[in-house]
Amino acid sequence: MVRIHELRSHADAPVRVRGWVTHVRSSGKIAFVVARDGTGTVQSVLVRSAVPAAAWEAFATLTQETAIVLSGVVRADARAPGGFELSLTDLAVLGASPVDYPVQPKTHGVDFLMDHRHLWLRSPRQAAAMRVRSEIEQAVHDFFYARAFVRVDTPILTAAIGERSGLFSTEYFDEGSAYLAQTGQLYGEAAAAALGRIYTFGPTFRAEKSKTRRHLTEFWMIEPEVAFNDSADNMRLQEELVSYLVERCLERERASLMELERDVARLECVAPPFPRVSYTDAVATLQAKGSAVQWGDDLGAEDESLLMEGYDRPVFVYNYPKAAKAFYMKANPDDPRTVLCNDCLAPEGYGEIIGGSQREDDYDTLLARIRDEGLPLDAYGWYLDLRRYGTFVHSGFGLGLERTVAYICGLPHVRETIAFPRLMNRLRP
RNA sequence: UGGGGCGUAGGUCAACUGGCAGACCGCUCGGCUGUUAACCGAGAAGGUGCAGGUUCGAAUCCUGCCGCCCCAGCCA
Repeated sequence: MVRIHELRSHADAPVRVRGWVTHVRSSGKIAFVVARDGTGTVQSVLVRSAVPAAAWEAFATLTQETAIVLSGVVRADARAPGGFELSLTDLAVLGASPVDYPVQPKTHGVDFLMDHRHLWLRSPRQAAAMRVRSEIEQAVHDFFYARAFVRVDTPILTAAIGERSGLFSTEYFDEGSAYLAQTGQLYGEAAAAALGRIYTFGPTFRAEKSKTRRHLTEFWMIEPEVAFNDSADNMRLQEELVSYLVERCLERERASLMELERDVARLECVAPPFPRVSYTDAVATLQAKGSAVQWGDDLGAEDESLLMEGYDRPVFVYNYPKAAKAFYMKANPDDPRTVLCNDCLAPEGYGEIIGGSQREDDYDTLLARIRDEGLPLDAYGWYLDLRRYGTFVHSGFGLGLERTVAYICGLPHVRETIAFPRLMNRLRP
């Protein structure tokens, strides 16, 4: 038994392949079966006079997505897609597929496809996106492993803590409400004090009613936290990571990127250093370009796109106004109106793929910030402890996996970057 | 939540100014020894999101509801 991507090394040898039918064509006494096994697709040629009668009869029953086993000889043939095909000596049905398979190799609407997501995944483009996602995930682990980071898994069920945006809640025994985590960062900071350099890799949840191409209610985030890194170190780590992820996909998933019709030239130029633009300079640039943005406003999607004009690689926008950012970000000693943080904006309209910052490490300053924001002090006691016992400069960031996959794949919407996306109006399949 | 758009056959879309609701894909049968989302011939089946209203007559106009898409806000 051979998998399709290995066929090339079995030229002129007899093999057996299992997979699913994608197309069938017949010209009377010669017939073609195109099948997929997850590693690739292969065309098989069935000549009536050269196969058992049972195989020819089995061909007549084949429909899209029938599971089959093909027996034949691998032949190089210029007429075959991919240059290789299978001259069949036998064919058998493993699992029949009724003729009403819904996802045809034709144009369908988004809603129809999402209703059939469990079947849509079998389509070449969807499978290619899943392969790229998997490669990115593996590359994340390899990147951090090579740098002696420790992976830490932070809780998914939490008490109210972290950012203020929408939370999913559930009853939790006698403890009142529990919330699905929307970040592991605060726990990551505790772990960084224990282990030095850590990262988290897990699902996060936002109950916001966001209906855009960049939002899911359940998404995966990679959150490194590094002891003794300042904001500049933090950005260097980010550009190394993003560049590595792009490089790995170009190196090992180029075929999938081609399937997705990604313009790889837009990826090949991604390398450190990424341009760095301060928030204050960004506002000035935007105003010069005609934006109505005022110093102190957060940058909207339109502003981000305007700012990214002319850049071929991701860009850092750093040191945003304190009021626009979270309480835990460290005040900028050179400009107290701002905090030491950065967003990493991807080109081509993909927007923010990373948000990061240096964390406030001064106990009194952090306490004051928690009070200023009106946050419940008792919930943050343990977090403040990190500043009481051996406080340390540290920084980290959150990389949005789906946004990164969308950017690298060139997909129009993050819903195609995860097998079963969760959106406001999409809980099944 | 706000702004814009759209709901017609299993799918993708047509239908003029309100006047007999159609095409293609798919499906069934037949043909073809090199097809590439095959081609050729024949055939069957099937629809105006829901509820009202206007009208001799509504897919088309009006009101309400439901659903979806895009953009914005929030953020990864």
